[in-house]
Amino acid sequence: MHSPDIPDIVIHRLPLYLRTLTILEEQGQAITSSHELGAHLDISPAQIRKDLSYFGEFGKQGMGYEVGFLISQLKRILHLSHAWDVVLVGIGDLGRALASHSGLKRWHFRIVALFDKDPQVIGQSLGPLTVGDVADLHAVVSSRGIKLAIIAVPAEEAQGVADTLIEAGVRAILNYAPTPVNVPENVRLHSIDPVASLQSMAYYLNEE
Amino acid sequence: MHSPDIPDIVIHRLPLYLRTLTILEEQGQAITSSHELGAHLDISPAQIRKDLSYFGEFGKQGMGYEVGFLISQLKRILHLSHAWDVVLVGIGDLGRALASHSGLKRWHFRIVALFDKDPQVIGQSLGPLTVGDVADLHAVVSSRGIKLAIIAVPAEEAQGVADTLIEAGVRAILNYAPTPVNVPENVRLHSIDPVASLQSMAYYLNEE
DNA sequence: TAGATTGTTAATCGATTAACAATC
DNA sequence: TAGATTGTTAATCGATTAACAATC
Repeated sequence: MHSPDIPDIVIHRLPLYLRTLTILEEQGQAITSSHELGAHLDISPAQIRKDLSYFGEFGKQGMGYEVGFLISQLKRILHLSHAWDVVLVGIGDLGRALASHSGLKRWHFRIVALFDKDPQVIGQSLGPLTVGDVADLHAVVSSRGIKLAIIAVPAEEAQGVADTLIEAGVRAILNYAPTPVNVPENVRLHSIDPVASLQSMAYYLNEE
Repeated sequence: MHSPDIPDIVIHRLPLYLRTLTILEEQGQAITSSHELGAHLDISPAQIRKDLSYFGEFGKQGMGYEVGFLISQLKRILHLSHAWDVVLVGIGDLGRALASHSGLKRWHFRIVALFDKDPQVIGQSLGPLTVGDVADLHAVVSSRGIKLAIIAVPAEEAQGVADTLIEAGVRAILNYAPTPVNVPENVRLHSIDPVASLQSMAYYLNEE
Protein backbone atom coordinates (compact mmCIF):
# COMPACT_ATOMS: atom_id res chain seq x y z
CA MET A 1 0.00 0.00 0.00
CA HIS A 2 2.44 2.62 1.22
CA SER A 3 5.94 2.30 2.59
CA PRO A 4 5.74 2.04 6.36
CA ASP A 5 9.28 3.39 6.70
CA ILE A 6 8.60 7.00 5.83
CA PRO A 7 9.25 9.10 8.94
CA ASP A 8 6.14 10.40 10.64
CA ILE A 9 7.63 13.87 10.72
CA VAL A 10 7.76 13.87 6.92
CA ILE A 11 4.08 12.94 6.75
CA HIS A 12 3.30 15.82 9.07
CA ARG A 13 4.93 18.32 6.74
CA LEU A 14 3.04 17.25 3.63
CA PRO A 15 -0.18 19.06 4.64
CA LEU A 16 1.83 22.25 5.06
CA TYR A 17 3.17 21.91 1.53
CA LEU A 18 -0.31 21.19 0.28
CA ARG A 19 -1.77 24.26 1.92
CA THR A 20 0.92 26.59 0.63
CA LEU A 21 0.58 25.17 -2.87
CA THR A 22 -3.18 25.69 -2.71
CA ILE A 23 -2.68 29.34 -1.82
CA LEU A 24 -0.25 29.76 -4.69
CA GLU A 25 -2.74 28.13 -7.05
CA GLU A 26 -5.53 30.43 -5.88
CA GLN A 27 -3.23 33.32 -6.66
CA GLY A 28 -2.91 31.99 -10.17
CA GLN A 29 0.67 30.80 -9.92
CA ALA A 30 1.46 27.83 -12.16
CA ILE A 31 5.05 27.01 -11.18
CA THR A 32 6.93 27.05 -7.88
CA SER A 33 10.22 25.82 -6.44
CA SER A 34 11.48 24.21 -3.29
CA HIS A 35 13.08 27.53 -2.48
CA GLU A 36 9.81 29.45 -2.73
CA LEU A 37 7.84 26.87 -0.74
CA GLY A 38 10.55 26.87 1.87
CA ALA A 39 10.47 30.64 2.20
CA HIS A 40 6.73 30.58 2.89
CA LEU A 41 7.00 27.84 5.48
CA ASP A 42 10.39 28.53 7.02
CA ILE A 43 11.62 25.10 5.95
CA SER A 44 14.85 24.51 4.04
CA PRO A 45 14.56 23.83 0.30
CA ALA A 46 16.69 20.70 0.72
CA GLN A 47 14.24 19.32 3.24
CA ILE A 48 11.28 19.87 0.98
CA ARG A 49 12.99 18.12 -1.91
CA LYS A 50 14.05 15.27 0.34
CA ASP A 51 10.54 14.87 1.75
CA LEU A 52 8.99 14.74 -1.70
CA SER A 53 11.63 12.29 -2.93
CA TYR A 54 10.23 9.64 -0.58
CA PHE A 55 7.22 9.45 -2.87
CA GLY A 56 8.59 10.00 -6.36
CA GLU A 57 9.86 12.67 -8.71
CA PHE A 58 7.47 15.56 -9.09
CA GLY A 59 9.63 18.39 -10.44
CA LYS A 60 11.81 19.23 -13.39
CA GLN A 61 15.44 20.22 -13.12
CA GLY A 62 16.04 23.86 -13.77
CA MET A 63 12.34 24.56 -13.69
CA GLY A 64 10.68 23.62 -10.41
CA TYR A 65 7.28 22.13 -9.68
CA GLU A 66 4.02 22.53 -11.54
CA VAL A 67 1.67 23.73 -8.78
CA GLY A 68 -1.48 21.93 -9.90
CA PHE A 69 0.33 18.66 -10.51
CA LEU A 70 2.06 18.68 -7.14
CA ILE A 71 -1.24 19.45 -5.40
CA SER A 72 -2.88 16.46 -7.08
CA GLN A 73 0.03 14.21 -6.15
CA LEU A 74 0.03 15.30 -2.50
CA LYS A 75 -3.71 14.74 -2.29
CA ARG A 76 -3.26 11.27 -3.70
CA ILE A 77 -0.41 10.46 -1.32
CA LEU A 78 -2.32 11.72 1.72
CA HIS A 79 -5.55 9.94 0.70
CA LEU A 80 -7.36 13.23 0.36
CA SER A 81 -8.85 12.51 -3.04
CA HIS A 82 -12.20 11.66 -1.51
CA ALA A 83 -14.11 12.93 1.50
CA TRP A 84 -13.66 11.34 4.93
CA ASP A 85 -16.44 10.85 7.44
CA VAL A 86 -15.61 12.01 10.97
CA VAL A 87 -17.38 11.41 14.27
CA LEU A 88 -17.24 14.10 16.95
CA VAL A 89 -17.63 13.13 20.60
CA GLY A 90 -18.18 15.81 23.24
CA ILE A 91 -20.52 18.69 22.39
CA GLY A 92 -19.37 21.42 24.75
CA ASP A 93 -18.25 24.87 23.64
CA LEU A 94 -15.26 23.46 21.84
CA GLY A 95 -17.23 20.64 20.23
CA ARG A 96 -19.78 23.13 18.90
CA ALA A 97 -17.01 25.30 17.47
CA LEU A 98 -15.51 22.26 15.76
CA ALA A 99 -18.88 21.15 14.41
CA SER A 100 -19.22 24.43 12.57
CA HIS A 101 -15.55 24.61 11.53
CA SER A 102 -15.63 25.57 7.87
CA GLY A 103 -12.03 24.52 7.29
CA LEU A 104 -12.98 20.88 7.85
CA LYS A 105 -15.67 20.99 5.16
CA ARG A 106 -13.37 22.87 2.85
CA TRP A 107 -10.87 20.00 3.09
CA HIS A 108 -13.49 17.27 2.77
CA PHE A 109 -13.61 16.12 6.35
CA ARG A 110 -17.33 15.68 6.95
CA ILE A 111 -18.54 15.53 10.50
CA VAL A 112 -21.37 13.03 10.12
CA ALA A 113 -22.26 12.17 13.71
CA LEU A 114 -22.23 13.96 17.08
CA PHE A 115 -22.31 12.35 20.52
CA ASP A 116 -22.47 13.47 24.13
CA LYS A 117 -23.31 11.85 27.43
CA ASP A 118 -25.27 14.75 28.92
CA PRO A 119 -29.05 14.20 28.68
CA GLN A 120 -29.44 17.98 28.38
CA VAL A 121 -27.35 17.93 25.22
CA ILE A 122 -28.52 14.68 23.63
CA GLY A 123 -31.23 15.41 21.08
CA GLN A 124 -30.10 18.97 20.38
CA SER A 125 -29.72 19.92 16.73
CA LEU A 126 -26.56 21.47 15.31
CA GLY A 127 -27.15 22.35 11.72
CA PRO A 128 -28.23 19.17 9.95
CA LEU A 129 -27.13 16.86 12.77
CA THR A 130 -28.69 15.76 16.04
CA VAL A 131 -26.56 14.93 19.05
CA GLY A 132 -26.70 11.22 19.83
CA ASP A 133 -26.28 9.39 23.12
CA VAL A 134 -22.71 8.24 23.63
CA ALA A 135 -24.20 4.88 24.59
CA ASP A 136 -24.90 4.42 20.87
CA LEU A 137 -21.40 5.46 19.81
CA HIS A 138 -20.08 1.99 19.13
CA ALA A 139 -23.09 0.94 17.07
CA VAL A 140 -23.10 4.03 14.86
CA VAL A 141 -19.35 4.14 14.26
CA SER A 142 -19.10 0.47 13.37
CA SER A 143 -22.21 0.34 11.19
CA ARG A 144 -21.20 3.43 9.24
CA GLY A 145 -17.56 2.34 8.98
CA ILE A 146 -16.23 5.62 10.37
CA LYS A 147 -12.43 5.66 10.60
CA LEU A 148 -11.73 9.16 11.93
CA ALA A 149 -12.81 10.66 15.26
CA ILE A 150 -12.45 13.91 17.16
CA ILE A 151 -12.63 13.75 20.95
CA ALA A 152 -13.62 16.92 22.82
CA VAL A 153 -14.79 15.45 26.14
CA PRO A 154 -13.45 16.16 29.65
CA ALA A 155 -10.12 14.57 30.56
CA GLU A 156 -11.67 11.87 32.73
CA GLU A 157 -13.75 10.49 29.89
CA ALA A 158 -11.23 10.64 27.09
CA GLN A 159 -9.66 7.22 27.53
CA GLY A 160 -13.00 5.44 27.75
CA VAL A 161 -14.32 7.18 24.65
CA ALA A 162 -11.10 6.39 22.78
CA ASP A 163 -11.37 2.73 23.74
CA THR A 164 -14.95 2.55 22.49
CA LEU A 165 -14.06 4.29 19.24
CA ILE A 166 -11.13 1.98 18.56
CA GLU A 167 -13.18 -1.09 19.32
CA ALA A 168 -15.77 0.16 16.85
CA GLY A 169 -13.17 0.48 14.11
CA VAL A 170 -11.80 4.04 14.33
CA ARG A 171 -8.21 4.18 13.11
CA ALA A 172 -7.23 7.79 13.84
CA ILE A 173 -8.19 10.15 16.66
CA LEU A 174 -7.76 13.88 17.07
CA ASN A 175 -7.81 14.42 20.82
CA TYR A 176 -8.66 17.75 22.42
CA ALA A 177 -8.96 16.37 25.95
CA PRO A 178 -6.10 17.55 28.17
CA THR A 179 -4.90 14.11 29.18
CA PRO A 180 -2.62 11.41 27.81
CA VAL A 181 -4.60 8.83 25.86
CA ASN A 182 -3.13 5.42 25.15
CA VAL A 183 -3.90 3.73 21.86
CA PRO A 184 -2.60 0.58 20.18
CA GLU A 185 0.13 1.17 17.67
CA ASN A 186 -2.08 0.60 14.66
CA VAL A 187 -4.20 3.63 15.66
CA ARG A 188 -3.00 7.18 15.01
CA LEU A 189 -3.44 9.76 17.75
CA HIS A 190 -2.82 13.51 17.66
CA SER A 191 -3.39 15.50 20.80
CA ILE A 192 -4.12 19.20 20.73
CA ASP A 193 -3.28 20.74 24.04
CA PRO A 194 -3.36 24.53 24.28
CA VAL A 195 -2.52 24.58 27.98
CA ALA A 196 0.61 22.49 27.43
CA SER A 197 1.57 24.78 24.56
CA LEU A 198 1.18 27.90 26.67
CA GLN A 199 3.11 26.27 29.50
CA SER A 200 6.06 25.46 27.28
CA MET A 201 6.00 28.95 25.81
CA ALA A 202 6.04 30.46 29.30
CA TYR A 203 9.49 28.92 29.75
CA TYR A 204 10.86 31.41 27.23
CA LEU A 205 9.28 34.45 28.88
CA ASN A 206 11.27 36.31 31.45
CA GLU A 207 9.68 36.56 34.83
CA GLU A 208 9.02 40.09 35.91
CA MET B 1 18.49 33.69 33.10
CA HIS B 2 18.06 30.22 31.67
CA SER B 3 20.34 28.18 29.44
CA PRO B 4 19.43 28.85 25.85
CA ASP B 5 20.88 25.51 24.75
CA ILE B 6 18.18 23.25 26.14
CA PRO B 7 16.41 21.61 23.19
CA ASP B 8 12.96 22.94 22.49
CA ILE B 9 11.61 19.41 22.39
CA VAL B 10 12.68 18.94 26.01
CA ILE B 11 10.81 22.08 27.02
CA HIS B 12 7.71 20.73 25.27
CA ARG B 13 7.75 17.58 27.35
CA LEU B 14 7.98 19.34 30.72
CA PRO B 15 4.27 20.29 30.77
CA LEU B 16 3.38 16.64 30.18
CA TYR B 17 5.44 15.63 33.16
CA LEU B 18 3.86 18.38 35.22
CA ARG B 19 0.34 17.30 34.30
CA THR B 20 0.95 13.65 35.11
CA LEU B 21 2.57 14.56 38.40
CA THR B 22 -0.41 16.73 39.27
CA ILE B 23 -2.77 13.83 38.65
CA LEU B 24 -0.64 11.58 40.85
CA GLU B 25 -0.65 14.23 43.58
CA GLU B 26 -4.43 14.54 43.40
CA GLN B 27 -4.60 10.80 43.86
CA GLY B 28 -2.58 11.20 47.03
CA GLN B 29 0.63 9.67 45.74
CA ALA B 30 3.76 11.07 47.39
CA ILE B 31 6.54 9.34 45.45
CA THR B 32 6.96 8.36 41.81
CA SER B 33 9.71 7.18 39.48
CA SER B 34 10.86 7.83 35.94
CA HIS B 35 9.50 4.41 35.10
CA GLU B 36 6.02 5.20 36.36
CA LEU B 37 5.87 8.61 34.69
CA GLY B 38 7.07 7.05 31.48
CA ALA B 39 4.39 4.39 31.57
CA HIS B 40 1.68 7.04 31.87
CA LEU B 41 3.06 9.11 29.02
CA ASP B 42 4.55 6.48 26.75
CA ILE B 43 7.97 8.04 27.12
CA SER B 44 11.10 6.09 28.07
CA PRO B 45 12.33 6.40 31.66
CA ALA B 46 15.79 7.28 30.38
CA GLN B 47 14.40 10.19 28.45
CA ILE B 48 12.56 11.56 31.43
CA ARG B 49 15.66 11.39 33.59
CA LYS B 50 17.75 12.98 30.87
CA ASP B 51 15.24 15.78 30.36
CA LEU B 52 15.14 16.57 34.07
CA SER B 53 18.92 16.45 34.32
CA TYR B 54 19.17 19.57 32.15
CA PHE B 55 17.80 21.51 35.11
CA GLY B 56 19.26 19.82 38.16
CA GLU B 57 18.94 16.78 40.36
CA PHE B 58 15.42 16.25 41.65
CA GLY B 59 15.36 12.59 42.67
CA LYS B 60 17.03 10.21 45.06
CA GLN B 61 18.80 7.05 43.96
CA GLY B 62 16.91 3.91 44.82
CA MET B 63 13.86 5.92 45.77
CA GLY B 64 12.54 8.06 42.92
CA TYR B 65 11.00 11.53 42.94
CA GLU B 66 8.95 13.27 45.58
CA VAL B 67 5.81 14.26 43.66
CA GLY B 68 5.14 17.60 45.35
CA PHE B 69 8.76 18.68 45.14
CA LEU B 70 9.08 17.83 41.46
CA ILE B 71 5.84 19.69 40.71
CA SER B 72 7.15 22.79 42.44
CA GLN B 73 10.44 22.57 40.57
CA LEU B 74 8.78 22.15 37.18
CA LYS B 75 6.52 25.10 37.89
CA ARG B 76 9.54 27.18 38.77
CA ILE B 77 11.45 26.09 35.65
CA LEU B 78 8.50 26.79 33.35
CA HIS B 79 7.75 30.15 34.98
CA LEU B 80 4.35 28.97 36.12
CA SER B 81 4.69 30.15 39.68
CA HIS B 82 2.57 33.18 38.98
CA ALA B 83 -0.40 33.86 36.70
CA TRP B 84 0.11 35.06 33.15
CA ASP B 85 -2.12 37.56 31.38
CA VAL B 86 -3.23 36.52 27.91
CA VAL B 87 -4.90 38.49 25.13
CA LEU B 88 -7.31 36.70 22.79
CA VAL B 89 -7.86 38.04 19.29
CA GLY B 90 -10.74 36.73 17.16
CA ILE B 91 -14.07 36.13 18.87
CA GLY B 92 -15.72 33.60 16.59
CA ASP B 93 -17.01 30.22 17.73
CA LEU B 94 -13.52 29.02 18.55
CA GLY B 95 -12.56 32.24 20.31
CA ARG B 96 -15.67 32.02 22.51
CA ALA B 97 -14.85 28.43 23.38
CA LEU B 98 -11.33 29.46 24.34
CA ALA B 99 -12.56 32.41 26.38
CA SER B 100 -14.53 30.05 28.59
CA HIS B 101 -11.86 27.33 28.65
CA SER B 102 -11.62 26.31 32.28
CA GLY B 103 -8.28 24.59 31.81
CA LEU B 104 -6.62 27.93 31.14
CA LYS B 105 -7.87 29.39 34.43
CA ARG B 106 -6.95 26.24 36.25
CA TRP B 107 -3.35 26.69 35.08
CA HIS B 108 -3.25 30.41 35.78
CA PHE B 109 -3.45 31.69 32.25
CA ARG B 110 -5.88 34.59 32.59
CA ILE B 111 -7.52 35.89 29.46
CA VAL B 112 -7.69 39.58 30.30
CA ALA B 113 -8.64 41.16 26.99
CA LEU B 114 -10.68 40.19 23.92
CA PHE B 115 -10.54 41.76 20.47
CA ASP B 116 -12.33 41.43 17.17
CA LYS B 117 -12.67 43.53 14.04
CA ASP B 118 -16.38 42.88 13.43
CA PRO B 119 -18.56 45.82 14.57
CA GLN B 120 -21.30 43.29 15.35
CA VAL B 121 -19.02 41.59 17.84
CA ILE B 122 -17.21 44.59 19.32
CA GLY B 123 -18.90 45.62 22.55
CA GLN B 124 -20.37 42.19 23.30
CA SER B 125 -19.81 40.85 26.80
CA LEU B 126 -18.30 37.46 27.50
CA GLY B 127 -18.39 36.82 31.22
CA PRO B 128 -16.54 39.72 32.85
CA LEU B 129 -14.94 40.95 29.64
CA THR B 130 -16.12 43.14 26.78
CA VAL B 131 -14.85 42.60 23.25
CA GLY B 132 -12.66 45.50 22.15
CA ASP B 133 -11.96 46.87 18.69
CA VAL B 134 -8.84 45.36 17.18
CA ALA B 135 -7.85 48.90 16.29
CA ASP B 136 -7.07 49.35 20.00
CA LEU B 137 -5.09 46.12 20.23
CA HIS B 138 -1.65 47.69 20.20
CA ALA B 139 -2.49 50.28 22.83
CA VAL B 140 -4.00 47.80 25.27
CA VAL B 141 -1.34 45.13 24.90
CA SER B 142 1.52 47.53 25.31
CA SER B 143 0.03 49.53 28.18
CA ARG B 144 -0.84 46.37 30.12
CA GLY B 145 2.46 44.70 29.31
CA ILE B 146 0.81 41.54 27.98
CA LYS B 147 3.35 38.97 26.78
CA LEU B 148 1.12 36.07 25.69
CA ALA B 149 -1.49 36.04 22.92
CA ILE B 150 -3.93 33.63 21.34
CA ILE B 151 -4.91 34.25 17.73
CA ALA B 152 -8.23 32.82 16.50
CA VAL B 153 -8.89 35.00 13.48
CA PRO B 154 -9.35 33.94 9.84
CA ALA B 155 -6.22 32.94 7.92
CA GLU B 156 -6.00 36.18 5.96
CA GLU B 157 -5.78 38.31 9.09
CA ALA B 158 -3.41 36.21 11.16
CA GLN B 159 -0.13 37.68 9.97
CA GLY B 160 -1.30 41.26 10.44
CA VAL B 161 -2.59 40.56 13.93
CA ALA B 162 0.64 38.78 14.82
CA ASP B 163 2.70 41.72 13.58
CA THR B 164 0.65 44.14 15.69
CA LEU B 165 0.93 41.93 18.77
CA ILE B 166 4.67 41.59 18.44
CA GLU B 167 5.15 45.29 17.91
CA ALA B 168 3.15 45.86 21.08
CA GLY B 169 5.44 43.59 23.08
CA VAL B 170 3.93 40.10 22.88
CA ARG B 171 6.61 37.42 23.15
CA ALA B 172 4.68 34.20 22.56
CA ILE B 173 1.69 33.43 20.34
CA LEU B 174 -0.63 30.47 20.22
CA ASN B 175 -1.99 30.50 16.68
CA TYR B 176 -5.26 28.81 15.71
CA ALA B 177 -5.43 30.39 12.26
CA PRO B 178 -4.82 27.82 9.52
CA THR B 179 -1.92 29.61 7.88
CA PRO B 180 1.82 29.89 8.33
CA VAL B 181 2.70 32.92 10.46
CA ASN B 182 6.19 34.33 10.41
CA VAL B 183 7.64 35.77 13.58
CA PRO B 184 11.10 37.01 14.53
CA GLU B 185 13.24 34.46 16.30
CA ASN B 186 12.87 36.06 19.71
CA VAL B 187 9.11 35.39 19.60
CA ARG B 188 7.70 31.92 20.27
CA LEU B 189 4.95 30.61 18.04
CA HIS B 190 2.86 27.45 18.36
CA SER B 191 0.33 26.71 15.68
CA ILE B 192 -2.67 24.50 16.31
CA ASP B 193 -3.99 23.15 13.07
CA PRO B 194 -6.65 20.46 13.25
CA VAL B 195 -7.05 20.24 9.49
CA ALA B 196 -3.34 19.58 8.99
CA SER B 197 -3.50 16.97 11.76
CA LEU B 198 -6.42 15.18 10.13
CA GLN B 199 -4.70 15.34 6.76
CA SER B 200 -1.55 13.72 8.05
CA MET B 201 -3.59 11.05 9.84
CA ALA B 202 -5.47 10.28 6.62
CA TYR B 203 -2.16 9.12 5.15
CA TYR B 204 -2.26 6.13 7.48
CA LEU B 205 -5.82 5.15 6.61
CA ASN B 206 -6.35 2.70 3.81
CA GLU B 207 -8.50 3.94 0.99
CA GLU B 208 -11.65 1.97 0.47
C1' DT C 1 24.23 27.98 -24.44
C1' DA C 2 24.00 29.71 -19.61
C1' DG C 3 21.32 29.72 -15.60
C1' DA C 4 18.50 27.44 -12.59
C1' DT C 5 16.70 23.79 -9.92
C1' DT C 6 15.86 19.05 -9.19
C1' DG C 7 16.84 14.42 -6.89
C1' DT C 8 20.17 12.12 -4.24
C1' DT C 9 24.32 11.06 -1.71
C1' DA C 10 27.31 11.74 2.01
C1' DA C 11 28.34 14.53 5.94
C1' DT C 12 26.70 16.66 9.82
C1' DC C 13 23.98 17.47 13.47
C1' DG C 14 20.97 16.37 17.21
C1' DA C 15 17.98 13.34 19.92
C1' DT C 16 17.15 8.88 22.07
C1' DT C 17 18.54 4.85 24.35
C1' DA C 18 21.42 1.50 26.75
C1' DA C 19 24.28 0.76 30.31
C1' DC C 20 26.16 1.37 34.72
C1' DA C 21 28.49 3.50 38.74
C1' DA C 22 26.72 5.85 42.63
C1' DT C 23 23.91 5.60 46.41
C1' DC C 24 19.49 5.84 48.92
C1' DT D 1 22.56 -5.62 53.45
C1' DA D 2 19.98 -6.26 49.02
C1' DG D 3 17.08 -4.10 45.85
C1' DA D 4 15.89 -0.22 43.42
C1' DT D 5 16.45 3.90 40.95
C1' DT D 6 18.88 8.00 39.96
C1' DG D 7 22.09 10.94 37.01
C1' DT D 8 25.28 10.63 33.38
C1' DT D 9 28.20 8.85 29.76
C1' DA D 10 28.84 6.72 25.50
C1' DA D 11 26.68 4.39 21.74
C1' DT D 12 23.10 4.34 18.67
C1' DC D 13 19.74 5.98 15.93
C1' DG D 14 17.45 9.20 12.98
C1' DA D 15 16.75 13.72 10.84
C1' DT D 16 18.66 17.74 8.53
C1' DT D 17 21.77 19.96 5.56
C1' DA D 18 25.40 20.69 2.19
C1' DA D 19 26.96 19.66 -2.05
C1' DC D 20 26.72 18.41 -6.72
C1' DA D 21 25.85 15.71 -10.96
C1' DA D 22 22.06 15.58 -13.99
C1' DT D 23 19.33 18.07 -16.95
C1' DC D 24 15.45 21.16 -18.14
